[in-house]
Amino acid sequence: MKGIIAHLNKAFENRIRLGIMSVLLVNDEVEFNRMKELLDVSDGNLASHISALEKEEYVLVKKQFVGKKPNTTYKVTKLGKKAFEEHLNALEKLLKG
Amino acid sequence: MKGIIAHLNKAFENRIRLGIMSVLLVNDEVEFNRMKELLDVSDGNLASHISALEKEEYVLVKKQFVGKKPNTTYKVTKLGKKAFEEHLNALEKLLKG
DNA sequence: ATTTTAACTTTGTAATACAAAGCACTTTTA
DNA sequence: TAAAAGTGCTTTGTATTACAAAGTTAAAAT
Repeated sequence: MKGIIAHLNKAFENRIRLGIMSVLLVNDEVEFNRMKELLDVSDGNLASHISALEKEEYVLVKKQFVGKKPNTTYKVTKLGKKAFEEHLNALEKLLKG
Repeated sequence: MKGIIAHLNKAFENRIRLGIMSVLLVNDEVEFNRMKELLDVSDGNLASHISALEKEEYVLVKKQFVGKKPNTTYKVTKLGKKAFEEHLNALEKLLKG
């Protein structure tokens, strides 16, 4: 017997990861520091949640130099977008009874 | 600096607790076994999540006998309803950018 | 020369989630 | 009438997580 919460994706259960995905769905590319500010989390904490999403291949991490400064940006992958949308569908279905 | 996820309620982060609240928002009163079935969780696990919500005073537990059988039902409290609605508002705000 | 910025990684701790087993009691079934 | 099953937990144990804090590497700015 399949429960009504079965389609919620564990990767998006945590609110920081939920926040990351939400930001990445409406912003094509977001920098580390911008994301940190938006979510108001520590750098270590952000890095670890990003890396969890990266491991699932939901987020793509791009490292480059802008001028001489290191610069890290994040993008959602196609897979991540799909997974997140499915999660939101499941959420919606759950919430509207 | 307040983050965009700051208004999400920690009590509702877990999907089982999210499920419980969703069920209780549309069903005035729900029995233990019905809830267990709906969510497809073990009895111990359900009990522990219920007790977490009870501790926050978001859920009210009523124990009685129906005939000779023990019967436990759950109801959302006023406080729980308010808190959950605020959580959903925060979620919505987060998700629509 | 020292501090700051960037972007982590490591370490340690506390909280959580959950399965599994145990429990007290009653009712149903063989 | 003895055994099995149901109700609704509590306890125990383990594994996973979240997070803060501190450490790290390397360049940039003062």
